[in-house]
Amino acid sequence: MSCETETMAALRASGRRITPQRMMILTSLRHAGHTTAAAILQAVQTRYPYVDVSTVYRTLDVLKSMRLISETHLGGDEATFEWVGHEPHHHLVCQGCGAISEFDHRYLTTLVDALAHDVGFQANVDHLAIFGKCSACQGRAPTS
Amino acid sequence: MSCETETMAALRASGRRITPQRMMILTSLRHAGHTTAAAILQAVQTRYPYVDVSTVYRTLDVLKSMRLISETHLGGDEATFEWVGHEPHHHLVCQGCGAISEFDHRYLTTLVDALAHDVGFQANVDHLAIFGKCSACQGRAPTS
DNA sequence: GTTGGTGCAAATGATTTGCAAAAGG
DNA sequence: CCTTTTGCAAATCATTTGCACCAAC
Repeated sequence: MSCETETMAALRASGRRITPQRMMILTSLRHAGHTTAAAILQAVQTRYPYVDVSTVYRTLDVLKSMRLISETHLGGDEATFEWVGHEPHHHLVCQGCGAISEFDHRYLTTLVDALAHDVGFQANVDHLAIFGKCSACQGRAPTS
Repeated sequence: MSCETETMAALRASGRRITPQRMMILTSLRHAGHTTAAAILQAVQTRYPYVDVSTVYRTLDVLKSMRLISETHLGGDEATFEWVGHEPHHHLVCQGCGAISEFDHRYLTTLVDALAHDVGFQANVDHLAIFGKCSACQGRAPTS
């Protein structure tokens, strides 16, 4: 609940308005680990059937521009969104079974530092997706 | 020219056929660093106006399944394709100016090894895209 | 000749947008 | 009230697919 309050304050501070739709989308985002626009729509429609996809996308845009959520394309056609927690973490996408696991940000510090030092690039790895094979799928045939 | 010959042999070996369209798409891919389906279409249509987008996509699928090219989604809506060279390399996408630069694979070995060792995940980083800000854009305002 | 490949046109599916009505502050 | 937000419907835009014809081998 406290985070919802914070978000409301942030919304109002940037001249935006607090609407029930936004609250529901917000709650849906906080509740799910990573979601898609369609899933959010469905979740919200459970209690308020009139919300439209466009509202979901527009709200996601707002939250994105406020850096409260992150958007990632995990290979498929639909984007996945996730509430930005305090500890950034990243995704491992298995190309064999489609499973999505997470790994800690500390795995990337070496890379990020090296890029900053050598190339002067400030990597924004809020959410990195790395594709490959999980331990269970490594024996199997590739993309056959 | 030698690579084209190799590719032709590989095509034939997998029971596929060599067509002028495929040759032109192939040449276009070898010529450009990283391209999009639309760019390939346009390039090929310069000399053979009848090719269709669907042919381009179908050929890209074939080449992808033969692991001769890689497909990456660099944030935008259209995918970028690239001929798979001997030395894998990766992309830095600047969220400020949209510039795309490359960085060497060796920056990732630490990460890949750590993931394999700790999580048992076999990372397939043929082509990784990392977003952030290039040195020129770091002073500027974020996503305003 | 077979079989795989092509062009065309139409379908798909996620995301976006124009607009008038409704609601927030 | 004034401005932002919403729902609806229609528009985009990349990518995919069905199908009849054509071309490799």
